[in-house]
Parts: sequence; structure tokens; C-alpha cells
Amino acid sequence: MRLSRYFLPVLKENPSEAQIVSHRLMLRAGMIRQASSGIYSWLPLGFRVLKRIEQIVREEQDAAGCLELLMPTIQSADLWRESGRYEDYGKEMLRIQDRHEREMLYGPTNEELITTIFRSEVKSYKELPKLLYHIQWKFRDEVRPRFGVMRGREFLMKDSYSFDIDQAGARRAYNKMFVAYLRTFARMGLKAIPMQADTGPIGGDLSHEFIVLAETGESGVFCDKALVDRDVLSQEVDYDVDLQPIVDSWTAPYAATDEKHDAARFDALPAGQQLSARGIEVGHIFYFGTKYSEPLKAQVAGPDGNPVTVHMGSYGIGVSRLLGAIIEASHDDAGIIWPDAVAPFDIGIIDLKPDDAACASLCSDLYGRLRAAGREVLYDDTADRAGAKFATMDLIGLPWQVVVGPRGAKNGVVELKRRATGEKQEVALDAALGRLIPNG
RNA sequence: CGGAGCGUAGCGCAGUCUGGUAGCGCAUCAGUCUGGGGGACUGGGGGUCGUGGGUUCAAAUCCCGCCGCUCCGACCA
Repeated sequence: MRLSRYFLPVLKENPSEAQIVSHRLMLRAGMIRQASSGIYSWLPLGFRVLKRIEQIVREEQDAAGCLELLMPTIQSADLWRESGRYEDYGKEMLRIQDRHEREMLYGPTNEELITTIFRSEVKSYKELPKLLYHIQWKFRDEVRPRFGVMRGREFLMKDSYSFDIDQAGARRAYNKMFVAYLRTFARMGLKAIPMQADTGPIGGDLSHEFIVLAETGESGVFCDKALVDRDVLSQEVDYDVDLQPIVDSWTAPYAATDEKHDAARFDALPAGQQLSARGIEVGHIFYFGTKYSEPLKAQVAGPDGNPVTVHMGSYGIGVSRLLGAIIEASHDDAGIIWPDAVAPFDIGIIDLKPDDAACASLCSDLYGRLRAAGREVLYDDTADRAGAKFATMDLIGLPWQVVVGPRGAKNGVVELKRRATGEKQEVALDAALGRLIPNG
């Protein structure tokens, strides 16, 4: 993409409404604009990141055997009366009426809807287990939206639902999602640590929050340092084998948010192993048994022919919130530092002097070859000053920058800069291409 | 939902106390010079001062209502 043809309204100054760094940077980098309190439009740069994050989530769900579908944003109030949640949900639920004065609502979550889909189509234990998910916009009318997309009212969420014949089956589904979540967040360059969460009236140990460590995180967290730098991605996961040992290896060391903090257990750790930090919740997995299948009568015929109420779990990832979380965890004074896997573009080319023939031709050659190799490139071909171009490129945080000036262009040399480290080196064009094209 | 603020150009703000022809910086447009870390100069464009009412010869400024946004707390993916 040529910057001269793109839509990238960057701001030099901080908008006064933005308090935390991710919100400021998303506004300054031209990723989002607020439409009203807690509701945002996604501008092209932000939308690209949103799509990449969504795709990673999708790939890992699919790998774990979860099936994607899509349920609507608008649901019927009657459905929620059936589960008893229409009244319980209170003012957080956005209630609306259609032209026939039927009561509708903008879905804050989808347990009811997915359960009715399941109950009307699945009749036998032989069709179990089933894991279904969708990635859809939700609305929760938060009393006090803040922190930009980290706590908006409208948000994009991936939610999965598991259906099993018994609790042991539900635990297997839970473990699959547990492992899939570890991989999902690791692929985005995040250190996300599963921490035991409140299970409410259900009880048991089957609820975890996945917490990203970030200095500006909203809640205090305490954990064993051993959990922080674990390698998650180097081994492929076979979702057909028993995953309990992997889950156990993660849940054995101490990890808790301040709400569930057990100071005695934490203090028992060797001092060098204690990590007290701040964190952002980006995922939550939850077994809730028959809480919805009971009132909504989601039953299948068991092996003996008698109806069995299915055991369910739900598994959420805050997709739009992840943008904020990633920026909170990865930025510096100059701007965002995107992890490679989620960056809106892989590479930024800065032409320092677009009206210089050598610069322009080297840049467009480079641009064409990178694109031909499948790389996403933002090519700054504008007539701005060098300083402004550097500042914009640092602000939007593309992992690699290629700076082409008239001096280098004459000799076929470009400057390669890694955003994360700031490391720069002058290299020949072919060497740059070698670095920027995997297996190239 | 309790408490506290703020709405003046695209963004950041001054002007409001003490009423008298709406300003500054950045951005933007034109031109000249510049040219490797948010350039300089010259000239321009852009405002129903959130909104409705009231007081007054005169309201961004004083009074009342409404709307929007933000912050602190409680709550939360």
C-alpha cells in the first residue's frame, strides 16, 4: 500500500479523552475513532490488526477441533426469559423493540442461542462431543466505558461452547480450549498466564482467566515466575490425546489475580520466584455444567435410551480488547511496537526523497518484490520531511522499516531498521530482501 | 449508580471570574527556500463558542433546562 493513497490520519498530539497508553496510541496512529462512549469505528490500520488477531484466534480454534458458525447480534427476549437471565442481566443488557413492539436485545453473550441450536439439532450421545464457536460483536452497556477498546460497550469477542455427555467429557473440552488459548496468545507475542478464577455457584476448578502481564494492567496479579517464560509454540499439540498433563503443568504453580490471591501460598514461594505484577484479562474459560442445558432442556439420548442433560462450558476471548492489551504490553515512547504476527503491515518503506529518480525506482522495485513474495508493505511515498516520516513509522509500529535515501540509492544500499530494538544497519538491496522475505 | 469536571477551528488549549466585533500552537491550502528524526518564511481558508430558553442596548462570558464526553469510586470480556 502506498501511503499517499492510504487513509492514515495520525495525530501529533494526545487527544484529551485518552488516559491510558494503548488508547492514546490507537487514536494517534489512526487505528480507531470514537463513535460514542465505548463504541468505536475501526479505521483501515486498526481494522487490519483486528483481522489478523481474529484470524489467529480462528486458526487455533479450528486446530483444536472447534467448529465456526455465526450467530446474530440481535436476539429475542423470550429466549432469555427461558433461561431466566432476562431479568438477571439488568441494565447491562441493551434492550430494544422492533416495529411490532417485540422485545429484542443486542446480545451480550450467546449461551442461550447456541443452546437452542444444539437442542433442536442434536439428539444422540453419539453426536457428542461438540465444540462450536463464533466471532461476533457483542454489546454490554457498561456503566462506565473507558480505556478505549479495552473496556468498550461494543466489542468483538470469540466465544466457544462445548457440549458433552458428562463432566469428564466437559473436562476434555475444557483442556482443549486451555491449550488452544495458550497457543493463541503466544502466537500474538503475548505472555498470557492462566490464573484460577471464580467459579461462582458451580464450584470446582474448571475456570481460568488468561492474564497478559502489562505494567498498566487493570488488576494486580501474583504468580510463580516459572510460568512467565515458558515455551508454548515449539511443539505441535495433538488434541486427540489426553491434555490433562499439560494443563496440570500450568495450574500447579501458583498464579492468582488479587481477587483470588492467597498470600500464604505466594509467600511460601522462594523469593526469587515471586512475581507481583499487573495484568489484563484477555480470555476466560469456564465449565458451567447444566446451568443452561437444564432450563433450556438441551438433552440427548444416552446409551440406554434415556435422556441426558448435556454438560456445557463456554470459552471467551476478547478479540478487540486484545489490540489494547498487546499495545499495553508492547510500546515505547515513540509509539506502538507490533509483534510480527499481528502487525498491520510487515514492513514500512520510507522513501526519503520521492522526487529523486534513484530513490523512487529503488523503492518501487523493493516494494514490488516484497509484495510479490507475499509480504504486506506500507510504502511511504509522500513528500513529507524525513523526521515526520520516521516519527509516523515509529508511531504505527511496523516491525521492519526500510529507509531509502538518495545517497544509498545511488549505490543500491538501504537502511534496515528493526522497530523493536531500534537496531539499524546499512545493507545492499538483495541482503535486505533476504532478511525481509522468509525463506527468500 | 454515587462523587467531580469539561464542551470555543481537524487536534491541543487561552478567553468566562470582571458581558462590548473570537484568539494561540499544531494540522490544512498556495508559494519560496529547505531536505536523514515531527523545518523556516510569506500569504490564505476554516467557528451557528454543545444545545434550547432567559436576563441585557449588547452573551463564549451571567441564570435555568437539556444533550454529549471525561475522571474517581462501585461493577466488568
